[in-house]
Amino acid sequence: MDPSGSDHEHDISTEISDGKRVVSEMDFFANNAHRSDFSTANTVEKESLELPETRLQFNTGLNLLTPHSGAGNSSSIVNDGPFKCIKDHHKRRRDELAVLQAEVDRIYVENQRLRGMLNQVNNNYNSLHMHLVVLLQGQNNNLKPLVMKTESETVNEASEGPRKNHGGGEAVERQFMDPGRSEIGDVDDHSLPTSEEERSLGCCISPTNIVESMDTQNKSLKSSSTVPFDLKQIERDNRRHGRDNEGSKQAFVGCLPPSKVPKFDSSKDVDEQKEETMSMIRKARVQVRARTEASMSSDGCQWRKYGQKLAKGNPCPRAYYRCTMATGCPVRKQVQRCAEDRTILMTTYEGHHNHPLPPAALSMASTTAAAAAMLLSGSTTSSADHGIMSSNTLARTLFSGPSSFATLSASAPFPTVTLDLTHSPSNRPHAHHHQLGHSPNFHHNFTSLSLPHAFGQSQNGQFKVSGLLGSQSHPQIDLSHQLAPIQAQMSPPADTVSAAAASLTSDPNFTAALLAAISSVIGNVGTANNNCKDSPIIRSSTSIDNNT
DNA sequence: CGTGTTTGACCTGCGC
DNA sequence: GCGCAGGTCAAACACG
Repeated sequence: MDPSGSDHEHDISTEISDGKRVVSEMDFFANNAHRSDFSTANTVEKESLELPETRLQFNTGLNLLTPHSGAGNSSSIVNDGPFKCIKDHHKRRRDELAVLQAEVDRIYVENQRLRGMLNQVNNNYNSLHMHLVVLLQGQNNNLKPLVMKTESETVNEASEGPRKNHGGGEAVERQFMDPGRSEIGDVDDHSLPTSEEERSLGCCISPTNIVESMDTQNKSLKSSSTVPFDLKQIERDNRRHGRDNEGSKQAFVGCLPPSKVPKFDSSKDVDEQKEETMSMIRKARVQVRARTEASMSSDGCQWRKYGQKLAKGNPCPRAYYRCTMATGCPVRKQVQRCAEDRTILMTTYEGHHNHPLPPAALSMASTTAAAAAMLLSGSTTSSADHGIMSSNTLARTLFSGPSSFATLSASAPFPTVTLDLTHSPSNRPHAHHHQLGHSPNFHHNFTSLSLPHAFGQSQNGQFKVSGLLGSQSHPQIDLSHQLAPIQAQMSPPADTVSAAAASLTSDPNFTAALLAAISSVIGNVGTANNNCKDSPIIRSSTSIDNNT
């Protein structure tokens, strides 16, 4: 054996090339040999690199080869795989984003296109509406002499309305001649009324119709033994009021004093409940508060003063008036100035007329029962849409006024609608009355409300809209917020109120109640807008308070 | 003279 | 039962 270890080692090292010496290379000088004879090592490595199996074992010690990877590209797979995955993922995301972006762009374009269409439709509608308003104004101007007609002539016209008027008279006839048709439940929910239909519909759901249709039930009830009120009292009062015909009796039933009005009782049958409701409805009142210098507002009816009293708590006397347009008409009204603000005239209407009315007074007359019916039932068969639609124009007119405040109250003793039409003196359009030939002393706000639309007066945009809605079972609901959009969109004034009204409240019955009541109270305004021949029936009162 | 208003008396309901 | 307040009546009055 070679005594020199180096030799031995060398020998061993020389055996590397044979495959058996590799181990000996790792001996003492192994590192040096690697460092000093890098070429040798490289050679060895080169040789080993030429062997795929050896290389695999050497390079990684990890089995990174996938079954799908060939030996030739195994290196690239091991080094670039994760990055490419991320890259692909990002690319996919980019593609998706691009698709989404394209979709958004497409939707945006579509939206713009639809918006344009909507604007066009709105513009068309507005132009058509303005055209209609212009036409109506033109007709109003042609018919202005009607303003100077007498009340009796007006009544005659109302009576002949179906032949002479454009629907308003028809509505009158319907209301008074065919109550059976006009039950609110008969109204077709799905038909959108045209202008004529709108009036008729308004008439159909009018309280007078409710009352008269239920008067039929009164007759049958009277013939039965279940009459829930004191017939003796009725007879006595009947004699007292000089009413002797059946119609008067019917009418008088509605004038039962509060104590005779039956209370609601769940144990009573439906007919009785209806009867009781009717009594309440007929007894319902409408109070109109208006800032006026006249002693009495002109409402289209003829009144005779039958008494005057000093009511407690108010230094201003209360005057009592009775409708004299027909014998035995049960309608009364009280006129009194507000104690707090004597410029405010409070007019309270009660009962319903038993005779045809001039259009100017038609809606006013029907207010009482309408309001009460809405208030008391809260579940009338008329839909909210009816109220809104039938009151559409009327509500527009009301809400376009400088200030309006409507309150429905079913508090005892009578359901009462209080319509506050007072507004600041600075907004009072005095000139309108002179222009129309009215008495200079007549400053009823009905006319100020009606004039801008009916006669094309410009509006200054200083509108305030507010409203309260409530009843016995429903606390007052402040509609100010809901009505605010109306105020904001008053130009043009016509199209916004109905839309806003449609979204007034989640309780459609009360929306309808409000609109019906308001429209009834100022129905002459709405009639003026809708029916040109009937429109200008606005005249000064025949009764001037000497105290003022 | 007819129509509408005034006004004191009367009736009625309600609260005490 | 009494008093009060709201509502109504009807005679007297005013007016055109």
